[in-house]
This record gives sequence, C-alpha cells and structure tokens, in this order.
Amino acid sequence: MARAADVSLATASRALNGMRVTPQLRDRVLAAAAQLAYTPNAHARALAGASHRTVGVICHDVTDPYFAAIAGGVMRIAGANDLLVMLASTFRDPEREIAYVSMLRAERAPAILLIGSGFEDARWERAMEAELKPYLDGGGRVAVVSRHRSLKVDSVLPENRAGAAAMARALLELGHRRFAVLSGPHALTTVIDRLGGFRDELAAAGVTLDPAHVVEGPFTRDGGYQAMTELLDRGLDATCVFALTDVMAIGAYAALRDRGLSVPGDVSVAGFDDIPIVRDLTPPLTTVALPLRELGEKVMELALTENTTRRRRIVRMTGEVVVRASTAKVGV
Amino acid sequence: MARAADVSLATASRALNGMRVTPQLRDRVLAAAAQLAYTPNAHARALAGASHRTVGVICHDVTDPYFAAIAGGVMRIAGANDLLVMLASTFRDPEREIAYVSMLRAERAPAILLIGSGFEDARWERAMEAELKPYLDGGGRVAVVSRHRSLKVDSVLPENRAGAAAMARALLELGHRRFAVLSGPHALTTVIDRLGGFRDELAAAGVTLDPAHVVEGPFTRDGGYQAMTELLDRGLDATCVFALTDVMAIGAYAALRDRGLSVPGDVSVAGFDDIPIVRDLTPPLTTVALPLRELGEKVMELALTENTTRRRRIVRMTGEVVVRASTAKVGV
DNA sequence: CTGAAAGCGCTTACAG
DNA sequence: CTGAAAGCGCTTACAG
Repeated sequence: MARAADVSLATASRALNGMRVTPQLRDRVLAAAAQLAYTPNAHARALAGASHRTVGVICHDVTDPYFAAIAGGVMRIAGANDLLVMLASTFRDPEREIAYVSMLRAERAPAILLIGSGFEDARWERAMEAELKPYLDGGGRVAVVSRHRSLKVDSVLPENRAGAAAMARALLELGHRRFAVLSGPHALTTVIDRLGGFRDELAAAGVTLDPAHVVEGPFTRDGGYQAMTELLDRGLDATCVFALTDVMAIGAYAALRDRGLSVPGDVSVAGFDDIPIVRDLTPPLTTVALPLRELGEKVMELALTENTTRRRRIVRMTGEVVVRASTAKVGV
Repeated sequence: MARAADVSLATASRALNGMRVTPQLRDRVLAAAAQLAYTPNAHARALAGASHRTVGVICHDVTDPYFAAIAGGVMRIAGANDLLVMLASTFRDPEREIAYVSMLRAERAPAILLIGSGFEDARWERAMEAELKPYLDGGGRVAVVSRHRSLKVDSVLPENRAGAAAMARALLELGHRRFAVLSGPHALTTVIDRLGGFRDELAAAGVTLDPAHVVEGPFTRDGGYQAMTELLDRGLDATCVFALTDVMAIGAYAALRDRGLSVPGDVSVAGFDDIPIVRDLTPPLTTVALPLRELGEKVMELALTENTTRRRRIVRMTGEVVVRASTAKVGV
C-alpha cells in the first residue's frame, strides 16, 4: 500500500478519493501511488461501502445488430454520466441470464439493465424474481427493455403489437393478400406480440394468415435463411413475406437469391426493427423502424433517475413503418 | 447471512462451496440460503481469496460487426470453460480503455482480453504498461488480438500487412492500375499495416498509389461514406477503391449509390475483414477474409492456457482474399 | 467433520 | 486536518 511508501496512514484513502487533505500530504500520497502503480482493490473498496461506477447490461446476443444498437444508446448515456458499462450475452439461455444477474448482484453493481424479450416460462420468471427482489431491496436499480409481464421494474417497451399491426396495414394497402411469416421462438414475448399484432390486424381486414405459412426459426440470419428455405420447399403461396426481425429478413434475402428469386419482383419482403445495415441492402428493406439507440438511452436514464412514483414506470416507444424498395405494389 | 438462520457458522461457507460437510448440515444451510435468496457477496469473497469466474473483454466498439464477431468467438470458448464474460467498448478513447483495464484489474478479473488495434502513442503505451505490469505480476492473464508493438503479452495477430498485399496482387491481376484507398485513423496500428502492405505491394509492381487518393475517415460506416464522398468530390481518378475495413466499404457502397454510380460497373470496391453481412450485400464484397470467430477463440485460449515458454506467444492468423462480385475485370 | 479466529484491503465515523 | 480503530462479508489455515 501507498502507506508504507509514505508516512501517513488511512489518510492515503482520503487523498486518493479527493477529500480535504493538506496539499503536501496529498502530493506525497499521489506520488507514491503513481510510483507503485497502485490500484485500490475494488473489492475491498466495495466491501467497505464505496460505490461502484460500472453498470451491467445483459442482452441476448451482442453479435446481433439490434442489441448492439441498443447497447450503443446505453453507453452514450452512461458515458455522459461518467459510468462504465459492461455487456453480457446470454445467447438466449435463461440459466445464463440468471447467472449474470446473480454475478452482477454479488458484485454490487449499481444498476442492471436487461435488454431483450423475456421468456414465457414460469420457472424462469420465479428464479429471476428471486434474484432481482433482494437486489432491488438492497438499493440496486433495474430497468429493462421489452419483456416481462411478470417483472415489476421500470421498462422501456417497444410497441411490438402496434408496430406489427401497422405493418399489416401498410402491406394490405400495397395490395398484398397472401402472406407468410418468418417467426421466432414462441417462448419470447416479442414473438408473441409481433405475430399476434400482425395476424389480428390481417384478420380485422378479413384476411386470414394460414398457420402453415408461419415458419419458426431462431432469431438469427441463418434462422431466417432456413425458415425461408422451408417455406420455399413447401411451395410458397404468398406475395409477401414478413420477417419478425430484420436479421431474419437478411437471411430470407439470401435464401431467395439462392433460388434465383428476386425481391420484390417475385416476392416482397418486410422486416422489423430497422437495424442500421438494412438501408444498405439491395433492395433496401421495408421495415418497422424502432428508435434503437433511443431505446438504449431511455433504459439507462430510467435506471439513473429516481422513481418517485409508487408504481413502476413504463416508457413506450412507437415503431414506424418505413416502406422501402423490398415491397412491391400488387394489383388487387 | 445464512448463519443466523441456522445454527452453524462458517461451515455455511463450506456448504455453499461444495466442500465436505455432513449432508444434514449441508441441507440445512442450503435450504436457509434458498429461503433468504442469499447471494454471497462477491467482493467479500474475492477479498478473502476466492477466485472470479468472469473475464473482461475490452474492444473498440461492440456495435461494429468486426468486434462483435470476434467477441462471439471469445464467448464460445469462455462458455465451454464455464466462464462468464463481460464486454466493454472504448469507442477508441485511449483514456477509457485504460479506465476499463484499471477497473478489471481492481476487480481482480482472472483475465483481460484486449481486442483491436492499439494506439501509436507513447503516453498511452506507458500508461497501459503501468496498468498491465502489476496485473500480470499479480497473476492476472492478458491476451490481445492485433496491436501493440509495445505490449509484451500473448497475442493473436491477423496478418494485416500480408493480407493487404495479397489484395493488391488480386486487384492488379484483375487489371486495375489506378487505385484509391479509404483509410482509417493513422494512430491505429491496423491502419498502418494494411495501408503499408497495400501500397508497398503496388509499388513492387511498379504502380504508385497517389497520396491524394488516400482519404482518411473514422473506421465506421459513416466514415466510409464520407471518405468516399470526398473522393468523388475531388473527381475520382481510379478504377478501384480499397476500403481498409468492410464497414467502411459498406459506407462507400452507399455513397456511390447516392451518386448514381454502380459497383462494379463504374468502380470496383474491395474491403478487409469479411464480416458476415458482407456476403449479403449487392454485389457481394470482395475482401480479405479473416477468421473472425477463430481470432476470438484463440485469444481466449491463450489466456486460458499457461504460457510455459519464456517468451510471449504469438498466433498469426492469415487472411485470404475472396474475390466476389464487387470487383470487375478491367481491360489492360 | 466443525468451531473460533485471523485476515483479505479498504472506508468511515470517532476522537484528537 | 489527521490518527487509531472498527467493520464491511467472506474464506481458510488452525485447533479440536
């Protein structure tokens, strides 16, 4: 410790933490610290009551541009508040998600952000609550984006249902009547909301979505490729394919290209999220644009500001349909 | 603590850590722990000598598919070894990079991985060494990918120079003689290597790269867009544009499209890295393919395996030129 | 196998 | 402003 190096004692602590200390002593301590490449042990520090400056963010997959974009927003606000942020990926493994929360909780991180749809699974919900409750009671802050009927925490909610419904209307307006959907795992709340919103809105317009036209795959590029391929193998009977996620739409593009089919010449394709890359595709993708960075900024802000209401706060974020070149007009 | 809840004392510690304890007591402790939603304080634990299971990974920007892909590889190996990983983004701010290392060091993370080119900056190098040296001396493991002439740690090195040279040859072979380069910040070692390798190989073939044809921008999609636009404004005098990074090439595509120029009809474009999305562009991008996931897997492995040699270990990873549709043959 | 005790490295009231 | 002391919550030799 810097102490031996100098003559003072726990005054070093004060000097290092910028509390009032005679400039002389201050300098001596700081010099010694620099000389020894001294780094205060964060654990001891935390144990003794000092607080952490590193918030934890848990998402499904950093490799996915959707989460990356949201994480970008989180980091912007964190940076502006002089906080560091560490990111974790669960790869949609509920166990691992809980392991991360548990770790962050054990580390006494000042805030935990959960990014991405929760799992519709009673066991998971209970385990998660068991972790979060004591953390919150201990003064920890938790905020989430999208998910979690069950978790009683501040949330940023993309309007998945309304967005998918709006997309249905836009597609109907273009003249489409026969649809297929590239769907994701049914255990995800996001899937349920988007698929439900889309289907219900079609139904409201008297168009039924044939269950055989809904193919489920992982929420990845390859998942989209496979799902689209399967659809094609069954003999695609639709003028328009709605991918529940832009990332899946990218896979669908590839699958169609590999079959020599053109978008939107042979079939229209639409997505959801408006991840940045989607504008750079050929053709640019029609999608429901979510303000991704902003979602991230908002959760971080929620976690940073005191909740003075007695209920959990909910920030809803609207998605807007952006019609680009991937969806053609169809004669009615 | 679980202690009060039961009757035993620090035996609880043993029970919780799976050491030999009478099943009876074990059960009692475990039950109490579950009941209280008890989570051992990781700080106290670490302070008392137990070791951490969470490695830290520091990269420039998780939002960039290049880093995301490498991080994916890291996580695969980490997961297989029952380690959690937390990811940090520096956004190419040297100060912040050091802040993260310092934090990870203070937290006594078992390993720190630095992903991405270092800064050619003496002050930064010194500060970084000052952080890393004591960490290593304290038993911490450090491994890096790409960078760091100065840091004496285990490294995974993409062959940037050779890759760029190979790209030069491939492009020459297609008949190109007049080139432009979309370059990144000169403070990054990656830029120096790739630009140097490209330029030198051209020179070896008697083709000089006009310095006015090398435009510098940030290593981002928008950086590529701007650089390409600037090139166009100057009156592009080249048949082929080499972007030092795929991400920049994506921006270049957009800039060209906005000017109504076609790739490769009006100008050929080549990139570097082979990030996943690049295959899905229209046209698919010619690039130097780096085994990104594997880079990540290798650094994690380096950090996990003891270095029994007396020197630092270096794993070189070769990049391979993949000619796709974005580069046209040109009459010689 | 299981207690009682010391110690991990800091911070923070408490006196001085 | 600056010491001396207690305590943060665990783990781990050390006896028993």
